[in-house]
Amino acid sequence: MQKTCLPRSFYARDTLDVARDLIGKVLVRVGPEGRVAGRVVEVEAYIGQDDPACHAARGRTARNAVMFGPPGFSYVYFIYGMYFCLNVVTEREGFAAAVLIRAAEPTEGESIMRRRSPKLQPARLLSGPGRLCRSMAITREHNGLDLRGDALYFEDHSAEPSRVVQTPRIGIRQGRRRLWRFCDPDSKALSRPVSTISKTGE
DNA sequence: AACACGATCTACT
DNA sequence: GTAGATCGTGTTG
Repeated sequence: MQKTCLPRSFYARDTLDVARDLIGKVLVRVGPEGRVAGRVVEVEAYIGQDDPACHAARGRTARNAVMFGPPGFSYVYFIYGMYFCLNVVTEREGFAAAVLIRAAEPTEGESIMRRRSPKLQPARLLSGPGRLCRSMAITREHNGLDLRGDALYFEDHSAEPSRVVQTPRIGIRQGRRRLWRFCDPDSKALSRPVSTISKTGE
C-alpha cells in the first residue's frame, strides 16, 4: 500500500491554510534504522516580515535562508543548545514563511522511536517540536530537503480531524495576539493542552 | 572578539 | 512552580 507524498502545490498557498490542512496528515521519516511516522496534531504558522516571532522578521540570514526559498522544503534549526525544530516552507519563493511541526501521534516505527527517547511514554514520543525531532532523528542535516524526496515527507491518509482549534503560539514573546497555533483538540499527544480559546472548522 | 538569548525539555522543589 | 543544560546565531564593539 504505497501512499504518495503531498505535492508542491500543497505548500504553495497561504500559510494559515497550509497549517490548518497539515493537521491529520502523516509525517514520514525514512532513516538508516527504518521508517517512522506520525499523524500531525499540532502546528504553528510563522509568516514573513510583519510577524515579529518569525525568524525572517529581520530579513534574510544564513540560518533562515531556506524560508525565502521555494515552498515544500524543510527548514530545520537548532535551538537552546540541544534541540532541533522542523518546519515546512510555504508560499511563493521570495516570501519567507513556514509551518512549525509541534506534535504528532506515532503511527509507525514506535519501537525505533522508543530507542531514541527511552524515557518517554509512547504517546509522548512526538509530543513537542524538540521531542519530535529527537524521536524521528531529524537534525541540521535535514535542513533544506525537498519534501517530495525519500527521507522526509508528508502523506495524506484522509484521516481528517473532526475539529481544529486555534490558540496563541507557544514559547514566543512577541506576536502572542495572533492565534496561529493549530491543534486537533481531541488528541492526547499535544505538547500542551488546549486552553479555552477560539475555534475554526466544523 | 565578545556577548546575550532562543519557535525547548528535563529534573527537581 | 523554577532552574539548569548547552551552543549556534545575530548583533555589537
